[in-house]
Amino acid sequence: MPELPEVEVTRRSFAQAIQGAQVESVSMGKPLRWPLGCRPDELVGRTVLGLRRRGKYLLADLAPGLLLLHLGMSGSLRFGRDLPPAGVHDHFDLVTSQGTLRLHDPRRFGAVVYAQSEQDPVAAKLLGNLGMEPLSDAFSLAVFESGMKRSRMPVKQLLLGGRLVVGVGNIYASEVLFLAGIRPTAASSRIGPTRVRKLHAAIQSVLAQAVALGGTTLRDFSNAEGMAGHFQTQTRVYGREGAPCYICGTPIRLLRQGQRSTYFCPQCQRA
DNA sequence: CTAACCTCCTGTTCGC
DNA sequence: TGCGAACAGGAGGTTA
Repeated sequence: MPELPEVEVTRRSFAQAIQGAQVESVSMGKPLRWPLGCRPDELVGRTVLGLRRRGKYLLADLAPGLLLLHLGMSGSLRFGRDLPPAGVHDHFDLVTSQGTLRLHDPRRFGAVVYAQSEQDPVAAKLLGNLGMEPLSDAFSLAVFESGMKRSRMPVKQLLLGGRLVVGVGNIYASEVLFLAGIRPTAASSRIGPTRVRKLHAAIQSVLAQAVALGGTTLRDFSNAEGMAGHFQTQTRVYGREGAPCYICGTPIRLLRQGQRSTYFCPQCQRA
């Protein structure tokens, strides 16, 4: 479920509230994707210094140490003082002096991993190959252009891979390619400079707009206060197979790339 | 090195 | 309506 906008919306919804909190206890439900990497009680007494995001990872800086949180396909976080008792899909509770941070994740593709720092091999393996942050000044057009030139992958696969730019998941990949007028199956290296620039711009504008709308709630995504997002009402192609393109009226098509669905307009995306 | 495929797990939707 | 099959937003690991 969560792509970059959803993770960022989640981060913003409780970053202030958790800052400075002391960990009082930790409880865990069923196993997640990876083991925590330390005994839960080792976290007790540490202070939460702040909450950052890198790609689709949330990084909770502790004193000392670091928690990496990933929401996988179906994860969501809640933060509050009066959460209900943990349910069958609640797998991690970080109880602090300022509220409880809870990971809810039915499919359990998510993870909470402890590392001593970002240089810790555990963290470096997860964060080391991540590409540019699309919503930061570090999202260089020149680097993006040269990365596109170097890859012969279908452009949608390159975007999903996260090695060039992070945070563009399956929904937003279809959306940005539509805005840029690029066929998702096009080889990255063969896309012209004008469209590459349009793609670079579309990635920034679509993700920024999605953050502003509170993310996309297709099933049950919500921020840490339980609020749903609204970007799903703005999708131009995603989930619209057979429906008319908003620009030209041609029916939107669905295809499979790497066993994931891709939506596009065969008329507007010819390159 | 790159790229295609596999896998983890559960809830929902689809087709007969 | 019932039931199994197919599918779902991520992404690291394995294999070629």
